[in-house]
Amino acid sequence: MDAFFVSVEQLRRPELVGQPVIVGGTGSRGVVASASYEARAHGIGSAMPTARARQLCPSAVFLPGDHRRYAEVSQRVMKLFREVTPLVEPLSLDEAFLDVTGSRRLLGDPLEIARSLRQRVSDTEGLGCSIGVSAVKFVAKLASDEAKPRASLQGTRPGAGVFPVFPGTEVAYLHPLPVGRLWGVGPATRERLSRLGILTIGDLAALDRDTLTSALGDSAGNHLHELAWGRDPRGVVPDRVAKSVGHEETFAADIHDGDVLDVELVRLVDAVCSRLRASGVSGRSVTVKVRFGDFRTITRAVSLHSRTDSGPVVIDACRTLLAGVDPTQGVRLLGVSVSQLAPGGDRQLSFDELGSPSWDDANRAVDDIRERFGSESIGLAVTLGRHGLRAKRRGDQAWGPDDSPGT
DNA sequence: TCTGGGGTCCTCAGACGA
DNA sequence: TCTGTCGTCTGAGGACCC
Repeated sequence: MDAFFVSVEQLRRPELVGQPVIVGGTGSRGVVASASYEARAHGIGSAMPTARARQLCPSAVFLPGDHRRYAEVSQRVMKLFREVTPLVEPLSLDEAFLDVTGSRRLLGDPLEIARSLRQRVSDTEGLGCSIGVSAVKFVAKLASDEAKPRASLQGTRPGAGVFPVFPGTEVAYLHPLPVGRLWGVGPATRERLSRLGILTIGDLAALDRDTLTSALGDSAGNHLHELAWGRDPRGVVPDRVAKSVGHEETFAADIHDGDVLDVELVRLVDAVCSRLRASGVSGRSVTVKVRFGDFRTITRAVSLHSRTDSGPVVIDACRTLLAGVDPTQGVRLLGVSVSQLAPGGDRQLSFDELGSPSWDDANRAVDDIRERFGSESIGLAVTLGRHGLRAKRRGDQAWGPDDSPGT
């Protein structure tokens, strides 16, 4: 989807069409999640600190974003995709891979399917999307970027909408591109490759495989070498199962007080466990992440004896992990995640849980009340006063904290 | 410029058991 | 009993993606 979050906002507020619009964290620690092409012409891009974006384009309209709304629209768009093929692999709210091999007899060749799907998304949702067509998964992804509109201060040039890379032409398409366009080559790998004189995908393809693996490790080296020759055996995988569930939050001001940090911890765990139960899974590994004021980041993890989706069990584990962390130097971010997930029904109860008043019953009651009356209707008493009763939900603070006090 | 949040995957080191 | 080796597991951290 093209500038997805911004486009959804522009549907609600048509007066914003043609304006530089930025969706993201509006506080001083926020970042840009999505920028209109008019804003991109000023050099603004996603993940850029909002403060920097304000400097580059003070006249832009800054919006806090509405993650729930974007998720709803995304679901409807994915439904349109599934009308074309059941083999849809969502990559994020606004991107997906579609395997249309089985749809060709009914709907035409992949190019025709792409064009009609693009029209369908536009007619039904009023949103623009760009589609890359290729027999190779990651080439289709690169080609979709090619199909997108281009921003400049002279105006936005519409994209082709659909960009095909026909079978047999993948290598010719790939080799002139900068190596950073390859999936898996970020700033760190690009820097390492540039020290070897590798600037384009073609340079990388020409490099001896052993040299590459000794520079990047066996896994990454072999993988990137294959990609550089247009070989990507990965298929489209619908219904991917999550491997971890977590929440993390950057605070508007660093926290120096252990008691205050503990309240935040309880709130995050409550949210994570609530999501685990909603998804019907439980996990065995608990990880706490702490980022200090100087941006130094540590993680501490522990494996439990049995899987759990229970807040008190996860809180205990987190408190043990945090016991060795000194918050007085200032904590900027706190995160909690649970991994080693499996469907929740068959977990074993620990001795601590056996015979005690059932936390399962209490959890279920809390979940039911939130389901019926909303996420702010009930919560843990310890979080009262700082955040009300609210259990953090996915997207509550998607792109950085507000600057309001007490958060 | 001063760096979010939700994830996945990989590497490396240390512990541990056979 | 001690030592070395190997495979596996776990934890920490880094890189990457949107």
